[in-house]
Amino acid sequence: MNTQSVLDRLSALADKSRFTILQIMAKGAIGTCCDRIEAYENGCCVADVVAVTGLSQPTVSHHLKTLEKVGLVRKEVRGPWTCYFPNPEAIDELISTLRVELYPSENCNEGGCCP
Amino acid sequence: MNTQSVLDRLSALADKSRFTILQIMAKGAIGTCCDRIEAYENGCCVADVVAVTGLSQPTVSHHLKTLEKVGLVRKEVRGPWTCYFPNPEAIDELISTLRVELYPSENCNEGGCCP
DNA sequence: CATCGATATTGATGGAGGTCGATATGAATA
DNA sequence: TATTCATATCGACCTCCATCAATATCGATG
Repeated sequence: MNTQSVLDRLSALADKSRFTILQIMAKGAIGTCCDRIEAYENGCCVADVVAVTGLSQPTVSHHLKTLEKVGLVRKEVRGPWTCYFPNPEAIDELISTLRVELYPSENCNEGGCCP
Repeated sequence: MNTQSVLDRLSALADKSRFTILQIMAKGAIGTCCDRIEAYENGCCVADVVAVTGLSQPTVSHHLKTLEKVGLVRKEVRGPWTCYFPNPEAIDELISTLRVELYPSENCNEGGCCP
């Protein structure tokens, strides 16, 4: 992942509403009103998120679009509903990059062995 | 970590300037102007960050304060300089929490075994 | 095609925060 | 104590974005 993608993904996660959406998706804590999502899919439709969060429908659509744009969720139209599903690979990628970019490396040059 | 702490840490990371600061700290890429930081410490003083990023000194102080407030860096006054050091534990904590909170769990109730 | 439910888009608003110049604070030294 | 260097704080500006009401779009169904 390039730095900009990491920043975009972090920004997407740093919002309370969007973080909550991903949390309830991950927990499968939504009894979806859409009859085309199986429980094991961990998915939800827009109305589900509206019900759980209390946010307005436009706001929820906006957040889901943001999450999709950065790859944290996947979008799929099923009949009259637009269904959203978590994307675990995006979390993995982000975590890996954070480790590589931000984890302090032992500085091997303490003794001045390298130029 | 509670949710708010996670959000605070994510917000701190989601800014380009602050992410860059942590990156260069982690890489030990700063030849610090402060003579009281050893290379293996991965630390830097405010003026170092100003030189590398081109940001104003007040802005850099502000960002470092933000990073310290959320635990991502540690602050230490050494003589006339204020030195900052990365805190790897904070990265670990964040990553662990992200995994627990956002990684989709297999929904065990597909067969309806649980009420 | 007309209608209806579900979602997306538009436009407007308010608040949060990144940035800088000016200034204050603080530590070391003469 | 006076001075100097390094950093912190203050005040202001400006941009970005979360949010909502209103409206448009879209899929299904009659």
